[in-house]
Amino acid sequence: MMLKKRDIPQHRRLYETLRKHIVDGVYLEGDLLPSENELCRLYGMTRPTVRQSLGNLSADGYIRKHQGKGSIVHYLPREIGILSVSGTTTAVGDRNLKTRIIVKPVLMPWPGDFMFPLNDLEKESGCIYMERLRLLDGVPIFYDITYIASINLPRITSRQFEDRSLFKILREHYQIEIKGGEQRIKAINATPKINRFLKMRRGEPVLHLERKMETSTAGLHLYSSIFCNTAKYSIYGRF
Amino acid sequence: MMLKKRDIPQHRRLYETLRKHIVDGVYLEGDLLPSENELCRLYGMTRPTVRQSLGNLSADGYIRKHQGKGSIVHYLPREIGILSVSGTTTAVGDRNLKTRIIVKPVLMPWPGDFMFPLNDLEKESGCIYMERLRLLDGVPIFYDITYIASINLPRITSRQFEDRSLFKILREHYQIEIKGGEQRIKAINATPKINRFLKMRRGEPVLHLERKMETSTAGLHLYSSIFCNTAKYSIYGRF
DNA sequence: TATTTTTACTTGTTAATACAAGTAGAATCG
DNA sequence: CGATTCTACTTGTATTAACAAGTAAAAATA
Repeated sequence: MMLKKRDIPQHRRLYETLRKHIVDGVYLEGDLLPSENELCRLYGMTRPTVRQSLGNLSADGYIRKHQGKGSIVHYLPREIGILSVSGTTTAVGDRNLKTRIIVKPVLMPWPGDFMFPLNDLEKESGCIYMERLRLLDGVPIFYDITYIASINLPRITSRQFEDRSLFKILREHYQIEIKGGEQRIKAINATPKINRFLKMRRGEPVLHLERKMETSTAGLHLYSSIFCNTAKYSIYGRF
Repeated sequence: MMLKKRDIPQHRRLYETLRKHIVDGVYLEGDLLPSENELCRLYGMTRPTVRQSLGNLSADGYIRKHQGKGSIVHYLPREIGILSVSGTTTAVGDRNLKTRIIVKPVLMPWPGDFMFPLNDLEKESGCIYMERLRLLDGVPIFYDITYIASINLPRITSRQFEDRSLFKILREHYQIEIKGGEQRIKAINATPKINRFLKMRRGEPVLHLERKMETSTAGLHLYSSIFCNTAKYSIYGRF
């Protein structure tokens, strides 16, 4: 049997369709999704396929399933949801979020005492370094230092990062998707350098995140050290 | 066909078995798990059932699947993994973690300006309030204020909470499981009260988490406000 | 009328089957 | 010997089938 649209699996397409309907408000929070059998009829697939879509939606927090009742829409991270899954830009929307480049992407050796252990390939390749400042409604909120292993990323140091997400560039130009990762979170006192960028007073508390992100390209990781002014906004997450 | 062990699904039992083997070190990080067909033979189930177990392990970060290669063990949160999925006790192990009750569970009305919106049933029911202090290797790390709606939890205020996790009590005595939740994270300056409990100096930064947890019982939520001394340990999480 | 039972849904579990697609090493060919 | 092709694995996708278990409202009963 042939596939309908350039080899994107059916369960994936249904997932994207339903997810889009949820974030666009076609289905509101608390709404009951069409039943599995109804979705089968609507989209012309069998129940295991539909169930895979719904299972993924459930795992990603978009719906809650209840045996005997149905699948209920459970989408809430709309308030000030930042840093939940992949990039910061996607979560808060491009509306109020501006990015200012402090240090343009530059190829350099890895720092001596790096926050995560590196594999041999990463060590050899050298690292692409950049610093960015994210402003929410004109107020600096994130000061972001990013490290990427320089593996198969031609011309990346010459690309424009203004007004676009790093994740978008990786996806569109290099077909690289963020698949997950790990992070360490702690509260620290702002250093003078952080104070300058985040416009905070001396001694004010700052949230510090150290993240390692895995991509669809095996062995390629993104690392970032993020300093966050949480005086006005909180970091929001689901688990 | 009969079920083998008190109605726990096969895919769930295989999940628990493999998960235990991974955290116990039977399979080490980087190891290749037995192939799906091999697991079918070993545990006497069919491939869709085995695949459901592996899919859940993958979603929970214990393995990574690679088409054409196999399932590779990817368990790392062993360093100081706290607050990753459900409870704090499970993640770090009961070894070094001691719990001290500051305020024993007591029934009281909800605070006036609560950190999360409450539904009508929760408002009516009143709230069970408790304060705990968690010590890691004798050093106070978490100061934890917990709120639970008083819905179908007989005798909970008279239970012993020393040396056991709240989650364990809910699971064993009330068959309530934590299924997920949301949280807000920010960095604050320690208040005198927090300083006293966490033994910190004035002006030191503290991590503040506000969490809402969903349970297997519809409408029953756990809320907690956690203050964390991250000077020595970081909060670790996967996404 | 109030309670209980039935019924018609819903999702959950499991099986048996088939083929597609990616991987890695063995076998073959130049 | 080196590069290519083949082959035997692996996981990914999808169908069809059947029954279990939970839910809620309709129907029957007291």
